[in-house]
Amino acid sequence: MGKDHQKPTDAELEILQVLWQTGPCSVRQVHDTLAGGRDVGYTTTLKLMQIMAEKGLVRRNTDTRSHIYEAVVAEQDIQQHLLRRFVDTAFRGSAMNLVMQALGQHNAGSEELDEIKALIQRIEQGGNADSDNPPT
Amino acid sequence: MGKDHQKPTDAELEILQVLWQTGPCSVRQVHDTLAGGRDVGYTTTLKLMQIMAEKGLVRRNTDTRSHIYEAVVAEQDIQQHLLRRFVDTAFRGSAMNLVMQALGQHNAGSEELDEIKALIQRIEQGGNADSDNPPT
DNA sequence: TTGACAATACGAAAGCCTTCGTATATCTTT
DNA sequence: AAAGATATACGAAGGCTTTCGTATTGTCAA
Repeated sequence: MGKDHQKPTDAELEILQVLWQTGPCSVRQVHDTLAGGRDVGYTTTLKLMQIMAEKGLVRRNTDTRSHIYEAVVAEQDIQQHLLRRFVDTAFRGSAMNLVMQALGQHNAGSEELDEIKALIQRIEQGGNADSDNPPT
Repeated sequence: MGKDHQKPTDAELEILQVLWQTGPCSVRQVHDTLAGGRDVGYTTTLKLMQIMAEKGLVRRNTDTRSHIYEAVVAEQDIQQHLLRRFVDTAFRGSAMNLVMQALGQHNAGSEELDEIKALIQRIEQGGNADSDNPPT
């Protein structure tokens, strides 16, 4: 029932990446991390994160002076959601097509290929075996 | 330099899907196809396709009264482009991660899985046939 | 020819995302 | 306590996408 998922925008996703990677942190930290690659004002990052708080994408603790933000949604959940959407719009719903292209485009190492083979085996056997979450 | 690839917007992508699927056709055809699921005015579709022509996403033949549009870019090219972008923004560049999630989320038929296995085999054996992809 | 219909061209509004400037409050250091 | 640095709040501008209304032009049949 929790219809939380809204589609984060590109800028929001960038911020979420930082929060996911480094855990809860201040606007300053997020901004400094981002400012390495981009060139954007501090208040821009601040504003975005405020909006994200309004949207419910992040939660913030306002006890301390510099508020501490943390992602509300799990990275995998967002990825699932975006992936589904992406498959629909760009691949006409064919996830398999996407997988094939992704495999072809990316030169995967043998370990990664092994992982995939293992996953395929699990799917073939158990029908739906997602018992444990394979690490990223 | 051919910097053809711009990222098509969502609406543009929908139109491209029609063009890819049915081949060159008129605005009317595209609109009727789209109007099945959406609810949008004819001139909206027209305008979008005109803009797409300006951007170089589609080409049009104006000899006949109702212009005939056709996609300039190949579906696979756009998919590649979008996929790359998507992997970067949503999966931090890890195509393998995306593949795993896509496989897990979609319950694939055995034939599809076989296809993937075949592709993996080809990759494993042939090493990297097309490895002219310099990483960024 | 004229009336009805269909197609294109074009301007402009509405909505969303991103960006920043500025005002205000709080902390720190001397 | 005062100055300077740092934080948040907030409004508003600029861009881009999507949408549509309206004008104009072309087509076909009676």
